[in-house]
Amino acid sequence: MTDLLRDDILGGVFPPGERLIELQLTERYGVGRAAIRAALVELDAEGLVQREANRGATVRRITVAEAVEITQARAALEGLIARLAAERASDGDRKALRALVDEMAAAVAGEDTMAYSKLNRRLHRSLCTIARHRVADEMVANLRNRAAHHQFRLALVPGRAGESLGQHRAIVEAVVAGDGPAAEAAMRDHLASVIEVLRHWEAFD
Amino acid sequence: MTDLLRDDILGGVFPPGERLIELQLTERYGVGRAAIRAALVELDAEGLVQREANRGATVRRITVAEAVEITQARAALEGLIARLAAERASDGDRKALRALVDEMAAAVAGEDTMAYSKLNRRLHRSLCTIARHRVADEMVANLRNRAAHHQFRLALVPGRAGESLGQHRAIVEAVVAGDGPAAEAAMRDHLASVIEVLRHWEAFD
DNA sequence: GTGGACAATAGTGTTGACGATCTGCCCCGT
DNA sequence: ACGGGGCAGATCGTCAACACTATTGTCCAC
Repeated sequence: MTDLLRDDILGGVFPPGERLIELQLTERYGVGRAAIRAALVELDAEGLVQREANRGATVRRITVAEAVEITQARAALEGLIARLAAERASDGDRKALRALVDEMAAAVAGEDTMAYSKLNRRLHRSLCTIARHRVADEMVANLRNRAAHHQFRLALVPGRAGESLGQHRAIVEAVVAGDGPAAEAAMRDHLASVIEVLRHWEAFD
Repeated sequence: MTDLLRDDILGGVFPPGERLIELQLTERYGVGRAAIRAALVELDAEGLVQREANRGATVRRITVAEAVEITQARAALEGLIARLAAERASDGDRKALRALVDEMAAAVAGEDTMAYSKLNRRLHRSLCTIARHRVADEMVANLRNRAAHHQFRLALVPGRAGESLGQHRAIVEAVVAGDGPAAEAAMRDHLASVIEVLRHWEAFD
């Protein structure tokens, strides 16, 4: 149940700020109110929804300032992940990572931002898997979810994919080379540039 | 409700592995099962309890390997926090931090491990407050809770407090000097040494 | 003595109803 | 016209009862 609701929130079915009324959700998903409540409590703990006593739950609105914080935390954790990935990647992993970057380059060349965005996510997730660090992996996945909307906007910035591609290539090269510290630095650089763009928006909304 | 149960788990009322039976908890806290269930769902999301379908909840057991992972994640996030704290500390903050280190030194001199452990926690929490980074703050607090038992064991290692004191002093000095990178490095060193001790245990249990 | 079916038990999962609380609106007095 | 009190609707929080599942212990055949 929780997964369904989470996917619908992330998929934009329930936009930020939308009220999540238990009774309505019971109809939509065909389950009892107890199940809905449990899901809401869980998603509240995840930071995806906000619950106020006797006032119900809403889809959490993430301000740009908060997205910056989230990305900073991601930089710290994904830096660790990149370092570990560099230390622990198998030959198969290396090959797969290189193939992914090539695909990304193709997406940039074809100006297919949608495909690039998907590959982007896949690369970050691959690194999480390779690093075999459950705790950081879970936390990063959560952080990514929380900032999902802003991340989406980011992909639409013209020229962004090209810039991002170079950074991703740097990360993968360091991981493939087995250079932990370099991988960590590259990952931090990458997310610092994401923060740069976010900060640029902060002035507007 | 959730807070009560969490405190009892952290306080050792319910040791790791203990079954948390809903009906018993309703008696203990004098609330309905619904409230207990909500609390269990929340603590499950926090990683403090484990729930299996139709089999109930237990206090989560944290292996030493997991404690290492948790501490690694803390190193990454508290590194960020230390850096921000160095950049954002006010004069009052600096004074308070120095006073805290002095108190810690006194506790070490007086071989009062209990007091030292408390001051230790207070120092880390102070840095979290000074850094004004909600996202990282929350995550670190959660990570600390999850590894609380191991953290407690750590304090009892003979000579540990002395070693730890020097590291804490280095952190505070960097923060007071406003040197972000140095603060981050010092914090990472500190937690790396914690990991060292944990790894040493890993062989035994 | 051992393995398998079966009943008893403990505990969770679900449902429906009821009371508490908040929100928006209308009415009324000024 | 305007502001405060109170009413009604909507929604959450809680509770008790029932249904379901997993586990444990027992009995019997072999």
